[in-house]
Amino acid sequence: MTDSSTGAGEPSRTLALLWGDPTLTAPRKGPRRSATPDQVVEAALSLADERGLAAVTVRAVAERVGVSAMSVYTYVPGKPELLDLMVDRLHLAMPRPPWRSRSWRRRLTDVAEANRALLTTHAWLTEVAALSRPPLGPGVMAKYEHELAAFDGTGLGDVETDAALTFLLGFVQSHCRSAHDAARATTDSAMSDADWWAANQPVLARALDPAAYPRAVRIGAAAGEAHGAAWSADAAWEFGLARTLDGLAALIDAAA
Amino acid sequence: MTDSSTGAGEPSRTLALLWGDPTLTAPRKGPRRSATPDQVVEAALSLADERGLAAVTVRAVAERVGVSAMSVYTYVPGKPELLDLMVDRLHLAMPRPPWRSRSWRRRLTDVAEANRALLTTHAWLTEVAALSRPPLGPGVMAKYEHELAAFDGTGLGDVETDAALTFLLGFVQSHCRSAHDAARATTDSAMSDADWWAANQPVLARALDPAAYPRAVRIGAAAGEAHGAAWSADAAWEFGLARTLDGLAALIDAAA
DNA sequence: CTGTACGCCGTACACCGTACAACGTATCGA
DNA sequence: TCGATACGTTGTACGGTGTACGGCGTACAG
Repeated sequence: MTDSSTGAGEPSRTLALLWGDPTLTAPRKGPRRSATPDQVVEAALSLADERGLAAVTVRAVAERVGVSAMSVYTYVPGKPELLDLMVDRLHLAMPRPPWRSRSWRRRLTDVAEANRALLTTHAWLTEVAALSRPPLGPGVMAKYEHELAAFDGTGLGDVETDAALTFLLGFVQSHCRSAHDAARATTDSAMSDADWWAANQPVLARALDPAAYPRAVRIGAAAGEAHGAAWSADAAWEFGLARTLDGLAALIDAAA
Repeated sequence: MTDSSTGAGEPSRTLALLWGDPTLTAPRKGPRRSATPDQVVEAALSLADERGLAAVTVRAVAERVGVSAMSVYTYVPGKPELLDLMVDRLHLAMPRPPWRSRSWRRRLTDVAEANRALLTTHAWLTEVAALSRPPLGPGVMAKYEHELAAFDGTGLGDVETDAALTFLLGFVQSHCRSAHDAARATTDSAMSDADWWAANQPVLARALDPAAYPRAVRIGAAAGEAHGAAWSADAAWEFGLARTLDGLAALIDAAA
């Protein structure tokens, strides 16, 4: 539990890092720096993508950059701040194609799918708290601006637009987190879905009593059969996105 | 990273614990047990509720139970399994009032609010992966069954019902996670929302450029002003739940 | 009564984030 | 030109985590 991520001395060195404060690149006194904050963030990102968030340790990042563990702290205030920088950098790299004159539903679908692609490529993102209080960096800002623009012409007010976007992104985040968890469960248990059910069949036979849980047993089986697995990411995505957009449609159509 | 949570020797001792396998209470050979698995789970739960998930360490749980750290492992296979037991126990304690003949919308609202209450009282639940691959214990099963019953009479098929429930719970989980994150951000930074903005005003003034991010700056300010904070949990809840139910209405009305 | 299976626990290991102090280096003020 | 000084780098160390291992004593089975 690392408390007080942003100290009190000088308020939020993280913000300075995020926005590339010029005082950071100004000539300093001591010996030449052997790396840059960017390299540290890049190393951490590649580690997270290749081996998961748990592999992002200060020591591992340091080794990848080619400095000692403690030197990392001269580039980045601490680990929580490093995570913030990673998140913002990823958001900065997202594509932001101009919104053509398509329907709002098409545009919001694009928003959702872009976010799904991000959270699929970098699944560890679902493990860091990035939704409610994201780092206010250039990447997050640019993404926010771009996604808000997708609501142009919907007739929604400012407050409603913000709430609608949060709602949409909440669905994407929630879905991708589930997908990530499911993938990890089968991955690092080295046990397939079917194997698990087979191995635990004796215990489960008594537990999953159709008399006690009629709907649960029947529906659980039906869902598993329909998707070929206990949980299908694609099916859940199709369903959830359609529902989410339908829900917003009720609001947007009323506004128009 | 604790791998292989459920070993290969005897498949899933966790399931036996979840379902109170009688072989567990049968008289054993050695000395009297000085505690029970239930007491361990209870201690862990109280710890999590009082001081957060990070305070749930094996050593802390052991101390609360009154045994040594390593003795905990004679009651519970390991920490991931302990978390599973905690989750199931909480779900078992949820109220399951019979569904009267109210509208489906009213029933689903009850489902959502019951889950919100759970995730608010035990906010740490949003930090454990409990949605996609929950522990198949009696609590989770009973909750699943009860919530599925809320869909009786909607005309939805089995697969659709399961997807709809997952969708609804996904919203609740996502919302409560954001609320939890937001609360933590202001809590353990010992810095109020306003203080933070004031302290970082100089940097933010240049960063939040209305020319670069016209919508973001305007809408961010509007949302903050409307709710008296950067993010209002209650407002987001009202909005999101209405949207979620509207989205399901499009499906359910079509089925009827 | 004895063998043995089992509960309990102290110690130890590998790993984490990071505080601290020593040391070398490059710039600035004189 | 020459300290003084500020800064980068690093090794060591501390307190924390989950848990493997082995010694010890207990209580039941024969």
